[in-house]
Amino acid sequence: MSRDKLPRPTDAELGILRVLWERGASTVREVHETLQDGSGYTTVLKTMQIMTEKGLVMRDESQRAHVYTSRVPRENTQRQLVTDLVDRVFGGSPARLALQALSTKKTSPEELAELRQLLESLEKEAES
Amino acid sequence: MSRDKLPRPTDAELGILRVLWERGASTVREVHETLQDGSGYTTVLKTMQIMTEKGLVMRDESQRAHVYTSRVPRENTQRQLVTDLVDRVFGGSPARLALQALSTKKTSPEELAELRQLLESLEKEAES
DNA sequence: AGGTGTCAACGAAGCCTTTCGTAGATCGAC
DNA sequence: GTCGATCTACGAAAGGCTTCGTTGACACCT
Repeated sequence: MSRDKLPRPTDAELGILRVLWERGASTVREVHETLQDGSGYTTVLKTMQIMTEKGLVMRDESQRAHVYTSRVPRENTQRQLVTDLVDRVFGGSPARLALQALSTKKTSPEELAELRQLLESLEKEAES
Repeated sequence: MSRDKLPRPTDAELGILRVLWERGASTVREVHETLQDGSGYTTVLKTMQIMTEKGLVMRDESQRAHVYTSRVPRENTQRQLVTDLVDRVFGGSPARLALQALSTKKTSPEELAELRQLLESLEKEAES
């Protein structure tokens, strides 16, 4: 059961995961208030219940207001979605995606430095 | 009507778009044969009909076997999906996505060179 | 104890995607 | 012209996502 591969989170699920990643363990009320989209309380509740069934989140029922925690680390989900997009749209080439991403918007000097660092380590690897 | 923003293509639609980008104008039969997923002929047909209604593809009905062409350039769709993912999962930072993408898989020397070139032009820009 | 507010649970509805069976049109071969 | 193959069109079904109304449980306050 726990070996099942997790499904790609839907849009609404991703919104909720982002809140849980940001705030840590939270109640439905807290998530609902943080999400400033127009969705109603019961909608968020229902979605989080479904996410529990799917194994995307964990629920602590010891309090009256159940406390939810993400079971999928942010990094994993990011990796999953990126490789998914790479396969489906960029012919399996992560570099193509990177090029596309970088040419769309502005990037801070700090991030540029990080990129340079990664790029150079990749280049060093390629020489071997 | 033609000014409407195009919706995000679904998974099945993306598969078909990839074939059209690759082969150029194609009939349903050709698309169906190129796609080596298990989907049936009528399934592909129906999806392409829906895509026509949505404005994702164009149809030339002058032949008995209608000829379909993509109306959305590959680049546009890639850009759309990338900015979408950046906003929904990477807090609006394209560089974060790029870093994630590059650290997942191998990248060819040619692509590395391209990346370096882009990176350097971005760095030059940042100095101004 | 009674009233008020908060919460989870349930179920249903609406919509979209994906799938395919069937029917009708068209073409080429015989 | 008829037969068989190919193609589009139509409609419907199944499943998933998202939404929310309603209900019943529980807790706190007076």
